[in-house]
Amino acid sequence: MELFSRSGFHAVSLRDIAAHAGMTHAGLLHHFPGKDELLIQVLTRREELAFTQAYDPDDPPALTLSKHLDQLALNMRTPGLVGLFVKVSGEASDPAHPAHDYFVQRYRTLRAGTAELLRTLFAQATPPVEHDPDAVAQQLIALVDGLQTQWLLDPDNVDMRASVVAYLTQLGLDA
Amino acid sequence: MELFSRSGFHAVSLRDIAAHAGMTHAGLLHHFPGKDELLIQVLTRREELAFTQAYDPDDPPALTLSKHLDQLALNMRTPGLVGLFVKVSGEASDPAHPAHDYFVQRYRTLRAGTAELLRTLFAQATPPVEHDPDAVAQQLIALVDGLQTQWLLDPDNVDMRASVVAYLTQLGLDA
DNA sequence: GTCTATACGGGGATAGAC
DNA sequence: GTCTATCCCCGTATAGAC
Repeated sequence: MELFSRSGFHAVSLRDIAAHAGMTHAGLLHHFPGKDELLIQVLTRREELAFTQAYDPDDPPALTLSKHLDQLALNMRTPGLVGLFVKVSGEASDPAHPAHDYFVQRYRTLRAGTAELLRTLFAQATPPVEHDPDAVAQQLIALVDGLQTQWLLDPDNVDMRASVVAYLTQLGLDA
Repeated sequence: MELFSRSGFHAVSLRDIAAHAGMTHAGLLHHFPGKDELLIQVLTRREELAFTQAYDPDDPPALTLSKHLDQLALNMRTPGLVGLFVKVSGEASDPAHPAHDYFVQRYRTLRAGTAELLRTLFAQATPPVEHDPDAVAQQLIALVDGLQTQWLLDPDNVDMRASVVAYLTQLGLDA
């Protein structure tokens, strides 16, 4: 995770990673079938960590939203990892890519969870928001992903949190 | 362009490309200093083509907007190329990447042009739209980029054009 | 100016010894 | 479970033919 985050996927060799773990690259490949699979496991692990830290089913919906916004700010500490997700989710669009199924599933789950959260928030807002939670969920996730791309390239000219809050306000939610 | 679009940047070798052009890889490298630079020139070329086809300074702003929406639909014919842009814009977040400056400049130009278009459209709308054109431009571009990521992974569950139109309608523009 | 031939270092992956 | 040795392909650089 450390090396991929710092330098990206292709810039790091299995020999680098193995050396940091005190092995040769062949030894590393005993534990992982290939570099791609190693990457997927790193990404999966990372997302599980972030999720279990941020999500608590006992939280009220408004707090969950606020925690997700904080997570956005936190991500800005690790541009390497953010870039890795952006890059790999692009690569993974190829159905033959080893991470393809993982990412397809990831976005479906993400959309469903976000839509569920929005449904509650829309109903609780005063006045209630009339938009379709599923459509907004897709837009919201797209907005965050796209902002990350722009922010990675030009950090000083992009304020991800502010832009997302503006979008939510525009919908009629106070974030 | 064809090969990069089909398989992505790293999956294609200079030897592949050269073979398709009826040369050896060394011959190819006579015309391009390296693989990275070849990629940049392909991307630049592609964007110039799309731009000069779609943009006419004599068009009224509403037509320009509509043409851009059509371009979105057109992009859905070449998922490889869309994926390439997504992928490379992620890679290029590294300041050492050969396409870094190109992409930073691309997004600045894109934001400025979009903001300008939105400024006019906002003023002409009935009633006039009160949002900040610069902020909306950033959101709009992010939305399109993010939708592309989701669409690449799961084409059947993402309608890029509809989502963008919904966003514009939300703002108070009829697209 | 255009290209081929060739070589170098490094990458991911595999086979088999310990 | 980890190693060494090896394989083949990659991007790149150079020398030289036409």
